[in-house]
Amino acid sequence: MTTGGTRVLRATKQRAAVSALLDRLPDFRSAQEIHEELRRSGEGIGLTTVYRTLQTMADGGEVDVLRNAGGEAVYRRCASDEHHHHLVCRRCGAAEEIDAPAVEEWTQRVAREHGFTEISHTVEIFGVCRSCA
Amino acid sequence: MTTGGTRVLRATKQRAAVSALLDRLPDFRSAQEIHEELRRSGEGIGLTTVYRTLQTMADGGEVDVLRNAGGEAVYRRCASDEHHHHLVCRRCGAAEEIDAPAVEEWTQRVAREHGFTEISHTVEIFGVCRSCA
DNA sequence: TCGGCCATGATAGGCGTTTTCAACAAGGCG
DNA sequence: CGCCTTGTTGAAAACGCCTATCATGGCCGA
Repeated sequence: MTTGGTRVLRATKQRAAVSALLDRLPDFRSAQEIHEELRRSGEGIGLTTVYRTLQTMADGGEVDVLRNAGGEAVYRRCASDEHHHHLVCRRCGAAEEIDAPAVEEWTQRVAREHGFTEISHTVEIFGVCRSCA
Repeated sequence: MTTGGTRVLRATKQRAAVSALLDRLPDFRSAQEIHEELRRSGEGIGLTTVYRTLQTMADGGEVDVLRNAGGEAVYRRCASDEHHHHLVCRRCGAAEEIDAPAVEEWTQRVAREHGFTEISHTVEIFGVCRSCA
């Protein structure tokens, strides 16, 4: 049988650079912005690798992904490992993590009442943050 | 000064066809699916026009738009003119309209508490409907 | 140190969507 | 009713985000 264990990820300069940048950024950013930022600061990294790394991190729950108004995927490292939602600035991407147990229960209940299973949900709040206003 | 009034839309066979199809469809569908469906039923209509028509309708609030897991825009004519949310089947796109005054209040309060203005939000529940399960 | 094997990244491709622009048709007017 | 203006159409091309390809390179266990 196959081990099925967690795939071993090799430690590379590129992954470290993406991870370090994410630690520094408080905002949701697109793969392209992250790539650009890394190149600007002198990191030798390809766009493909940025996409791949972010996707791997997202799959592993290390970063949160959501889609901006244009349908583009944006990424952010969140402090909380728990399930949570975001209050996101439409201008700068700054985000606050939001806990809403009541909303969680509500989604479960509504879905069950309608006979839906395998439930997931998206709850994001967008606005303009104090410093952008 | 310019009138700035609502732009007059010309009544065309194509727009009527899209509108009529939307009235018949209970599910969220992509522009491409809608185009395919119209062609199948013999309507002479171009993909460009379908995209344009759906976008115009969406801008005018005549149809609801959301993005499926792949980031693709899907459209649906909703019964309610009021603000509402959706419980959407991941498999077939079937959707129920959901009213949640408590969630509305919650989003407003959370955003205000964090100093955010011009608030909007997305709240959608996804699952697998009874007939797809 | 050596070698297997995963990671990298330039390039090309896929896919949804928008733009372009010439031909067309809705609808006001004479 | 037919002309004329002007919005509409749609095939084709462009666009933007993202993924697949594959030869090269570097991590890491032996």
